[in-house]
Amino acid sequence: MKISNKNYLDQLNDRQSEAITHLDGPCLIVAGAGSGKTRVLTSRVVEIIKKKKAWPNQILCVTFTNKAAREMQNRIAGYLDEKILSLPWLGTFHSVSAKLLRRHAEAVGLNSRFTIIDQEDQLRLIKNICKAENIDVKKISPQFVLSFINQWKNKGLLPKNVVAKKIPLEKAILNVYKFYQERLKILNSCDFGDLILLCVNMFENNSDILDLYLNNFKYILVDEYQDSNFIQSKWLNLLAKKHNNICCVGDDDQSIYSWRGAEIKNFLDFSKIYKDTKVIKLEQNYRSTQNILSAASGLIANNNDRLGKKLWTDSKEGELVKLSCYKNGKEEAVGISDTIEQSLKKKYSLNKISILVRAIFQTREFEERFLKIGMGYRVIGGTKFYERAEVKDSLSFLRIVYQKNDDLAFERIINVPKRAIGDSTIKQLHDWGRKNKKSLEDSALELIQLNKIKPKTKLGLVKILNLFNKWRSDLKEKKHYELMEIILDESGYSKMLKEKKDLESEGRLENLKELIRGMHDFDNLQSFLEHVALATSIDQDWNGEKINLMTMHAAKGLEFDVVFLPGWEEGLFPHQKSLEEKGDLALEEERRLAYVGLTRAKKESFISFVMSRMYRGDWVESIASRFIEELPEKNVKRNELREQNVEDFIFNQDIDYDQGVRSPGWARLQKKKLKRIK
DNA sequence: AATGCAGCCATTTTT
DNA sequence: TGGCTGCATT
Repeated sequence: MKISNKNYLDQLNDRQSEAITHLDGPCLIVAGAGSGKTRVLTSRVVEIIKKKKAWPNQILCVTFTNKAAREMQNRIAGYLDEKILSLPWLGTFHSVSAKLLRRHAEAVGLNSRFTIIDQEDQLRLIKNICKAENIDVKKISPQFVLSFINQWKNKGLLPKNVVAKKIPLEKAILNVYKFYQERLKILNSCDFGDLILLCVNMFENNSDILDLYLNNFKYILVDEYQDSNFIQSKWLNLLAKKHNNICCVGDDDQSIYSWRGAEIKNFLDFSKIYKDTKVIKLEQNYRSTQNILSAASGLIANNNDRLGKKLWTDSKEGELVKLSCYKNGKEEAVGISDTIEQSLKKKYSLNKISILVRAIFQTREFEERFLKIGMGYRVIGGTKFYERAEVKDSLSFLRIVYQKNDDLAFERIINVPKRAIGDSTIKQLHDWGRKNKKSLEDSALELIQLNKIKPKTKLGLVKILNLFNKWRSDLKEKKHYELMEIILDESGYSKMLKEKKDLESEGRLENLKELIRGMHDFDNLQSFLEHVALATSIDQDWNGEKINLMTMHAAKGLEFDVVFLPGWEEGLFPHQKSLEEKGDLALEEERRLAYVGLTRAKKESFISFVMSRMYRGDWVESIASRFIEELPEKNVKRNELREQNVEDFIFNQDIDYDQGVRSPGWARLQKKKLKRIK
């Protein structure tokens, strides 16, 4: 959608116009699903620039996802009709923070070439620490430690700020956290949480740096504010202090990331923190039909904890929301694919049809079905391109070449392909590095010098270390994508894959070609590595007629003509595990997720559930999700209840939700689990 | 050090 | 169900 230069302010409704008129001072925009939120946000930016209230580089514009950032960038450029124009400070919290940190890395004890590590690397680092500290990973799982560390970081707590409870467990975890942070510094690396946290610390401890940006950022705009966590809001508050021109957009009903530390409180308390906040509610929905909107509104009305909006629409009633019950997951996939084949295909482009699931593993059944009948599909999310083993391996070579303290990269590829460097040697390096506060590469060099490595291993090690140095000098003369080819060749990595000669290895080689192709889009190694670290997924190809498969989380911000919502069963949706962890709070979040899913649909939506589902190799009997009963009856059409008595079986069971009893099958699964633990 | 097998565990969502 | 870890063998 491109709106021409002249009338970008036209066609705005009164509320939207108000949001664009009121540029100065704090402003909170409560924007319901499909109410033109992005439109308003981007128009605001254009207004600021057109009215010469600030230069493009004086506007800070933060989003939650890369996708959203890109979208905004494109729209703004479109409105201004200047393709060259870009906002240097438009990006995700993480990318903007990374940019700030690289400029002032020394202020936080890093070198500006620092590596940004992902969750996998985080976990490896924690595992290494546990090993070194003789922590029994069966008692304290690294996963568990990681979740603590990330939560602490979301709350802005470095080890010294954590007040450990008396529970020994928490003390032990805190201890790991301390080592973890220490080690990160030595590795010249930081994790996602650090990007924000270190930025805040930098501002707090260096008023000169803060002043620089306080003066520069005249206007601040924030998208999806309901998803921000404590430290992110602190980050914003610091930067907004001087000009006080901060505008946050969000929707409390679409807050679905509390498990990642998002605090809806930030959004609800905005007016308390900023005096004289202008609050604007966008309640007209431009996306969905009357029926879909009413169904979604009826559902979300079951939540207590909300600001309360009344979404309305001018559009037609449209089709009823269709509800189906299937025998099992396979039947569900067949039923849905049949529906698409028999009727929807004629009316809609496959690109505009989407299947939204609660958990990513649910896509499998659909993939199998679509492969069988030869229907095109794409999975959005799931294992991402940059997370594939071969891609991560290749990137690790680049990382260690670029930043020699990157132990995690070092460890990943030091023995790939095999170079006679086994576990015991790596342990030797670790121990040395830990004792002397050195990186693995430096440790290796020192140990070789001291002749403490076995001859055969030494041979392999020296060879690869020399290669590292050779590649480092190559980097000075050659393009980064040329270097990648050289590395894959000289390291023997390509050869290793070629010799395997199976279908999988062929695919891997293809992926590496794709990787090199992708590298051409970047000016240098630094910007490529930054992209890889923060973007994680390569741009989806939206070419070709394909059905979209993704989780409801991944669908936030998207819209489709037709949306299928399978798997509405107790235990799966709402998900048992989330309810176990947080009870009613989680239930409300699950309900918001349902709301997000349903409001993605413009024209038609199909909800379904099954009577039994294959889960972890077991058949579990299920009952319909409580959310189904919460849908207003007048907006729903029940069809295809394929077996007799299904209705009685599914709907009329007396369930005491408070007791935690859900689907009988899921309860049994739970029992089985408990038995095994005993 | 490399390979192969058996048993174990988990699966919600992601910048 | 399948991916991963740890252990035993070569």
